[in-house]
Amino acid sequence: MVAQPDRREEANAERGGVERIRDAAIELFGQHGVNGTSLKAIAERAGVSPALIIHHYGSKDGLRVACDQYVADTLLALKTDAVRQGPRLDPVMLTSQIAEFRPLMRYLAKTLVDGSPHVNDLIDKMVEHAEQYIEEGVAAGLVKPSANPRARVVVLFLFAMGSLVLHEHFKRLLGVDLIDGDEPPVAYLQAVLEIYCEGVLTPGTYQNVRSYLDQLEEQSDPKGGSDDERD
Amino acid sequence: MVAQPDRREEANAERGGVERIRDAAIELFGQHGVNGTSLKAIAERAGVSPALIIHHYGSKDGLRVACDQYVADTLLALKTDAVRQGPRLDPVMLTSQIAEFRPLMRYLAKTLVDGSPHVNDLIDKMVEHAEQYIEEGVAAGLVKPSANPRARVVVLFLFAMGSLVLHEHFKRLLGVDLIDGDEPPVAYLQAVLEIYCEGVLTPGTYQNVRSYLDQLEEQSDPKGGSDDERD
DNA sequence: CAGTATGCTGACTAAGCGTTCAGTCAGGAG
DNA sequence: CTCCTGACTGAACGCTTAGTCAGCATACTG
Repeated sequence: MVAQPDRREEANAERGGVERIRDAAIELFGQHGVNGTSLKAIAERAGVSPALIIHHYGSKDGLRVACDQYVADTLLALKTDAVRQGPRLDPVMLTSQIAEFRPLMRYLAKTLVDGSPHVNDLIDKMVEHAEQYIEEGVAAGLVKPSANPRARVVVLFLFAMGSLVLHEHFKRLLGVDLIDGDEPPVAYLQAVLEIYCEGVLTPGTYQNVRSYLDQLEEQSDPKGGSDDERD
Repeated sequence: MVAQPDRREEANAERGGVERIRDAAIELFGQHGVNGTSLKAIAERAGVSPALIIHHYGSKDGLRVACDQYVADTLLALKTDAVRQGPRLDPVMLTSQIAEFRPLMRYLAKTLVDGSPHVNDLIDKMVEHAEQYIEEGVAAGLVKPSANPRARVVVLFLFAMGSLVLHEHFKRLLGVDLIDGDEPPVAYLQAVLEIYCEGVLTPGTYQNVRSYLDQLEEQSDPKGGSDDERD
């Protein structure tokens, strides 16, 4: 019913109602999306009244912005720490291993799709980190150089984020859980490693598709109805 | 204001109100998500009354299911056709090139995240197709063999789908538009091609990460796939 | 022509939403 | 003690939502 007056026993875990509300929101937003979560549900999970949420955050959108900001700040700090630890195959996977940050990853995965300015900033900064990080890898001889480093970093990074966003499908199709799994998603990691190390296409195919792409680049003409006439 | 009695003049473009409603729904669902779209908005776009939607589809969820079904059927038929046309780097990109199917791709990208049974079936079938398709590629010497073909196909396919889902970020970070672009997303395709042909990591790194992965696999059950068995 | 089904609508309802507000309560300051 | 402040609540508000219903208009059928 009402918030228990004796909240000191849980005070060590989460202090004020403000943060408890934010944590509840992150969890529910990450599960059902912002639009699919009502203030009432958040209030119930946080053990407060809906009015208190407005009291603290002004509006539902204010709460969402606060969540964005918090998630962005926290993950960015975590990422900065992770960089110091040394080379890693896929930083995203690393962070998802840490149970404490799973709600944040779920929130990020949901928010990535409907776009928030703060999360976009977070993504931009993460890509920037990755760019620098990969560059160091190239210099150290761990990573092959690329004809277009920026594009490759963006693709690699968004591949990883896309995997996170589609983690439910990985669970269904491959039986690995990229966010909630208690053990590392071995099958996923092995496949990614194989792709990133050995490649997928044979040299012959490379020439084939490469020439097609060069042809595309040449006719960078937006006009021309080449809808289905060219295969 | 009211629906014009003379609807024969538009009948060739879109016939009945039933399909006009479905098309409007697919477009709006794809833009703002199912939860973020009201029946009123769909009705307005279709030029009908909200009551008619209920009349035809029973409920909002009924409409959503009908949209799922339609998108799944249409894209599956398209994909089956595409397979006949011959080898392709990334079938998803092909379909997104065709302007007529862009709303369907947008719908798919949105629905992929919040999960619908019909769309899941669609994905499963697409993966099945891809598995077979890649296998033929291996037999023809176009694609390198894999230690775990199933896992590699799932990863490759979901990488492509993830790119579609995160197309807004590709637009922001790389300036290429995977869904709405009038010209092929050259930078994206080149980067993907480079990754899939040449790989990313150097052989030395491969040994390094590989041993780490083997170590991971030892910790869990070395029985075939990586099932979730213990927390 | 009457009868009847069907596409379709405006007016309506109940429920749920985010938000407002008056006011309670605990605790610190004077 | 009184006064004030800030966390907090229950009840209400205005609005939007999905969904209902009686009935109109048109089109086919006999």
